[in-house]
Amino acid sequence: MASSGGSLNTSSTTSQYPSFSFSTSFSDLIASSNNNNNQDSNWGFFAGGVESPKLPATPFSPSSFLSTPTGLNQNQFLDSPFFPFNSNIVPSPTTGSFSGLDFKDEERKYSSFSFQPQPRPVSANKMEEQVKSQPQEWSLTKQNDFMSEMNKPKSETTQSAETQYVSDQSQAARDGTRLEDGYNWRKYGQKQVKGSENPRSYYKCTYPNCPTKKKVERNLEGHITEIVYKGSHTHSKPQNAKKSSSNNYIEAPAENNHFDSSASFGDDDFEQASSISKSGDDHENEPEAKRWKGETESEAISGPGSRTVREPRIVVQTTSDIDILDDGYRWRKYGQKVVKGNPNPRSYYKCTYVGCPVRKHVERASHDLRAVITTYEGKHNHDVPAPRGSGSYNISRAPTTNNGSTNNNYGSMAVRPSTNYPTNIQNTTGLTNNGGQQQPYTLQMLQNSGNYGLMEGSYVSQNRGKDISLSSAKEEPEDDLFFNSF
DNA sequence: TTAATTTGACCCCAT
DNA sequence: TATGGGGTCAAATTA
Repeated sequence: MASSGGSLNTSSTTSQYPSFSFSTSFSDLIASSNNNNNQDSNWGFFAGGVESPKLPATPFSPSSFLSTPTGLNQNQFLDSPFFPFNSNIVPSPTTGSFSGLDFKDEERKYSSFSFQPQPRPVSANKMEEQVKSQPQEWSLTKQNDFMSEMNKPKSETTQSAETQYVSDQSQAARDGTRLEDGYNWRKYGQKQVKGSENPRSYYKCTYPNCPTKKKVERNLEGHITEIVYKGSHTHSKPQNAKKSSSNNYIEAPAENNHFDSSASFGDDDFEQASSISKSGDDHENEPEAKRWKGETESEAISGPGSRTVREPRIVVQTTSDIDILDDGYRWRKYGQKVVKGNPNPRSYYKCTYVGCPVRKHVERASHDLRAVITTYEGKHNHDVPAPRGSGSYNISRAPTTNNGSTNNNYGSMAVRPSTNYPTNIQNTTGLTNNGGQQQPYTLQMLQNSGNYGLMEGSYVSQNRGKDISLSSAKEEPEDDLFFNSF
């Protein structure tokens, strides 16, 4: 179903692949992230739509903002394929250096988010090459697509409400064989999904035994409107993938794939989580359709009805199964910092409900400026609070369930091209409201299980952000410590 | 001739 | 239990 400004895409597939709208400008985000006094959570990037060229106008300089994270030297950081070389956040062209923030606290507190550095010398060119060739598991298009999108006239980018995003796809992308993510894909199906006039194409990675799939939705003009990835590649990226052919792949041990990319969020991060999960589980052999389509993790691990401790496993599932819409909860911002692998600041929030342990952090994906990554930790032990007014707090939630498709706690991500509508819609994903059936999750469990709620689109309305951001920080000493560590 | 794509039918899960 | 719909298969078609 069409979504107009301020409403979510509520097509029949919304519950699985919700669409999001963006609200505030990216400059707002940057302003917010660059000013701790601004407690707002002005997530959302494109005021007035994608065409807004505000992005390059980031008010901070790389030298004052970025740092080389602990455990990641500058070269490694520069080598990160997700380093936003084509944003304004760039290292010095002569030194490539960044001044420092301290990441020790971050790493200590969120150790599971650590990244494997890549001890290789790197040049800016190489870095760019890597970014261009890096599998973009968690992004729909690459930044160059995005930038070209940004430069488009508004008339091109804000078309129908049905098509929230029109990407400037290359011809290679349009032919479907190589959608600019560096991998080779074979189309194995196409469907017209209900509620959308856009056909959806199904692709499989052509590498032998690679379980990775993706589905691509295009509008009537052939422009990609949505890409959803599933699974993680068990191989390295083909070096010269011009046409779908397994011959183009460079044989490499699958495990190398977890480490041959430097600090990054996105697929590498999830693959690392996946590598953990592999040791204790063998779910990669289970039918893919289940995980793709919505098998709950608890069912996958322990069988239907079981809600025992979940084993982490490889699930680089995107979007589907996740209660990805706005979570409706109230959050207090308690920190913000830049973490390695992503020069974009990560805001940290805590659920304001008394005794609720849930936290989340939100960051803009470094490799896809349109994507916002929200990571949840913990489960709410309370119901969704009543909305504060119906205006900007317009919650469009997927039905919260205590079971089934929305109860996935493993890595998931909504990956979708940016939407064009200035809207106040808040989009969240991750843990679902589990009502009173919360299990005693520990942070470690959640992290190990890849309990990432990922999303795209803007996040956290400005109003709500203001509501929650100034609440007492004394309630949470550790929050203070964490916050002070910034 | 071969490989990739298309497309209708079927399977299976969620409701 | 029935039904709808998304995902997949596989034969036909196309490049």
